[in-house]
This record gives sequence, C-alpha cells and structure tokens, in this order.
Amino acid sequence: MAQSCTKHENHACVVCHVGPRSVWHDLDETASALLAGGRRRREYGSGEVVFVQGEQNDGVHCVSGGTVGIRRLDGNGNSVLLELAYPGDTIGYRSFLTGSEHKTSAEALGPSVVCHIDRAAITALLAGNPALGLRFLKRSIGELEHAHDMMFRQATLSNRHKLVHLLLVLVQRHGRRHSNGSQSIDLPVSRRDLASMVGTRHETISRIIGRLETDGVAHFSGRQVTIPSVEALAGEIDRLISA
Amino acid sequence: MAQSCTKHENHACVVCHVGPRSVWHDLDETASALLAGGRRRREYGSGEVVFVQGEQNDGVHCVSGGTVGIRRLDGNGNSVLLELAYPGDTIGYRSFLTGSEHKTSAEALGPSVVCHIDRAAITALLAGNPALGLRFLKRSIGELEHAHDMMFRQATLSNRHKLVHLLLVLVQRHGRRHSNGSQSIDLPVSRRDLASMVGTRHETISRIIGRLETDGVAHFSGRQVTIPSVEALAGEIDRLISA
DNA sequence: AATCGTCGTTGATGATCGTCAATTTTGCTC
DNA sequence: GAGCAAAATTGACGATCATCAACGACGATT
Repeated sequence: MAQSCTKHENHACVVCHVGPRSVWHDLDETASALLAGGRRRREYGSGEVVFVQGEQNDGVHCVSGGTVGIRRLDGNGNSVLLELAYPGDTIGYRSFLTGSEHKTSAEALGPSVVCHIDRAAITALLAGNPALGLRFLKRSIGELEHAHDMMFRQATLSNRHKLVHLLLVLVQRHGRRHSNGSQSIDLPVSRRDLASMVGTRHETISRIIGRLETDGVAHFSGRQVTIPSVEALAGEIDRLISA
Repeated sequence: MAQSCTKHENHACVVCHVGPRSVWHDLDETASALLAGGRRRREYGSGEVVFVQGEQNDGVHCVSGGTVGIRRLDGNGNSVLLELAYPGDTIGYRSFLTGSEHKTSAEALGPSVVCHIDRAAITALLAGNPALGLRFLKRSIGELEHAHDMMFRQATLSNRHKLVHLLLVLVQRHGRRHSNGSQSIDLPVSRRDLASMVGTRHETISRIIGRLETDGVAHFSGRQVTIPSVEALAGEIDRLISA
C-alpha cells in the first residue's frame, strides 16, 4: 500500500502524508526541493530493519506507510519495544542531532514504506529553516511526555490494566469498526513484544489474555483481537485514572 | 527582589553554576544581559513547590542549588517521581515551549535554590539565539534517552535490581567517599518515592531493603545509606547487563 | 509535654508472577 | 505438502508481590 509518491516530487515530502504534526510540514519551496533531493524512498518487508542500535547515524528516516517499531536490546537477549511509529513520524533524528550512534533499532512491523533523508540535506535544511529545529524540539517533547506517561503507568497500573491500556491505544490506530459496535484489531506485534511493552513475560501475557477471554471483554485469535465493547474495556481503567 | 547575584550580573546566569551541559552555556553579552534581567532567584525549603502539575506555565526554572524532584500525580493519590534535577538543569521548559499547562510538579527535595526566568526573556532569547533552541533540543533528547533507559529497566529488571540500580545512580550524585573504601548516601527522597521510582509499593521497598541489609551489600539508617563496596553492588547488575 | 499526622517497619494472607518444562500452533522454506 | 524453527499456550511450582492491618518512630504543632 501507500503507493503514493508518483508525482509532486518537488513539494514537501509528498511521499509521506505530511500532516501538520509532521516536522516537514509547511516548508517553503527551496526547502522542499532540498528535501526532495536528499530523500530516498524504500519499501520494507515485515521484520526488515530500518536502522540498528549501535550503528552510526546516516541521516533520518520518515515513515510513509505501515508501522515501524522502535526497539531496544541488551546483551542478554532482552528486547523491549519502546515506541510505534506511523506515517508522518520522523525517526532516527535523535542520534542524528546528537551526532551519536543509534540508541535503538527500528524495524518494519508488517509491510512498510520509509524514506531516508541523508545527512547533507537535513544539515542544510536545519541551517536554513530555524523553524524546523523547533519542530524537532516539539516532536521530541511530545515523545518525552509519552515516555513519562508510560513510566507513570508502569509504576501504578497492574499488568492487566497495562495490557488493557495498550489494547485501547492500538484500537485507535489499528481498529476496524464493526457493524454491531464491536471493533477488531490486527495486532502489529507479537505476544513477546506485547509482553515487553507491558513489562512482563510472554507466558504472563498469555494468561492475562486468557482471563480477558473468559471475562468476555476481548477475544483473541492469533493477532486478531475483537473487542465487543471498547467502552466496557475502557471502563476498567477509567475509574482508576479519573475517579 | 532578586537578591541573588552579587557580582557579574551581566554574564550568563552566574547564580547557577552553568556548565557546558546547561542550555544557558556560552551566551553572548546581549543575551546574558537579557537573561540577567528576566531572572529571579529564590530559595526553597524542603518540600516547597516550584511549579504544580496542571498550572499554566509562566516561564522556565533553572536549578542553582540542591535537588529538585519532578513528580507526576493522578486523581487517585498515586505519585511517581519521574526525574531528579540538579544544579545547572533547566526545568519546566516543556510546557513553556508547547504553550501548555505543566504536565508534572516540581518540588525541592531539601533546601534548594531555583531561578525563575520569565516568559518575555526566554521568548526574546530564543528569537535572538537559534543555538539556544538547539540546546533545548539536545536537553530534551537527553531526557528522552534517559526515559527510554528507564522504560527498558522497568521491563527487564527485578524490583531488587531496579532498587540497586537506583542506589548506584544516587551514589554518583550524593555519595560521600569514606576512608575505608565504603560510600555513604544521604537519600534525597522518602521510601515512598523510592518505591514509586522502582515501580512498586513502599512496603515492598522496606522488605527489599531488609534483604539488602541481611546480604550485607548496603546498610540503611533512615535516609542514610552506607555501601561497603559499590563494586560489589554494581556486580549484581553488571552481569545482567553486559554478559 | 501532649497530640496529631505521616512515615517506616513488620506480620499474615491471598493473588500474581517468573521459571522450567512439555506441548501445540503458526509461519516459513524447501 | 513436508519439514523445520520460532511462537504461543498450558501446567506446575516456588518466589515475589499487593493488600490490609498493627505498631513504633519521628516531626510539627499547640
């Protein structure tokens, strides 16, 4: 999919559906030309790697289609999925701006399209567009708030509630509304990655899923999840967060 | 009145010990004058609040002395200490730059000195010094990396290991080296806050502390902690992280 | 000195989790 | 489709944790 970038190559990255939340939004013509010149589109198969933790940065990437997972690894085989990136999101900009190696890996979770923008182009763009730096700053701040939310949930919610919250987030991005009011999700991640996002083991995730099944609040079949009532599921957390 | 800077009023915030890691480092004279004019020093007693979650932003703060805790609360009495800020650190800049209310509270953990810099001054500084925006960007990225480290540890380490890691971090900032090789810390936080930083309950922290005692790797007396061998303590985690 | 509220510790208990292991299912390659 | 490796599930067990409760310690206030 996202078979989009066949025309208007000379405008601000039209390959990506650049919304107002993108850092590339609202560039002038010279900048757009610079961007178009330094950009290179590429399709990734499921599981293919965009950049690897520890590698030297070679520019930034912009997600155009699909879903990209931001992952951190250690030397013991531990793997944690820290973020999910969607079309319009720019990734790999941290190590670019700090001039360091990548602190995380990025991989396509399902067929995806990602553009690469080389160092020279971004350097020139940043030099000529001070507003671009501020956009990166706001993007970074947004991610930081998101990380703080996550840290807060990790410290206050039970594993079940964390999984429920994760499902509610995923249903917003990946949910398909059914005619009877229920919604379905095609999970972009494995059970193991679900576990890492919740902060527990995959066996525990399996068991929590089993309990959600018997409670009737969600039905799992492989990576397909059906939620009869999203409101009922949200109710599990709401009375903890708001009350 | 800003009863602070007794000399060098026309240089970059000399109240704070501005190191190269501070966002205010290396400003030119005009900018320093602007900063000095919009800055106001204030001393805070232990527990006093610098800014409150939910309040509208009224500029940024710069820690000059002591330790400031960044805390997030919810409506159920849950409280999590997300970060510790030390002299040279600028706080409250996120809500300033995004033009939103404070997403966290900040409070002095022990007697502290914090400067306030009003909106007008920073706005002018940012407009005249594009490099300042990049400094904020790098600071934000640094905090984000820190948050990702935290998320990774939350997902992979046991509570005991998380507490040990926290002690090792605190010993770097607050540790006093003893003649026999041991080190002591005056903890800047309560047991409850320790618990929130580890992501568990305070009773559990008490019990883990008890086990560290019986294992002889750390001795607790109130907020004073003595660690016979920091290397031995670090060894508990090292073989998990590196091996 | 007496009171009050918070903090810290400790105990008991049921719930949850991590680990090891066995088994089934899934997805991919040939 | 056969075969294989990884993923996912399930069971069993010991370890750890959350919760409720009781109690002592401490600081602040009166």
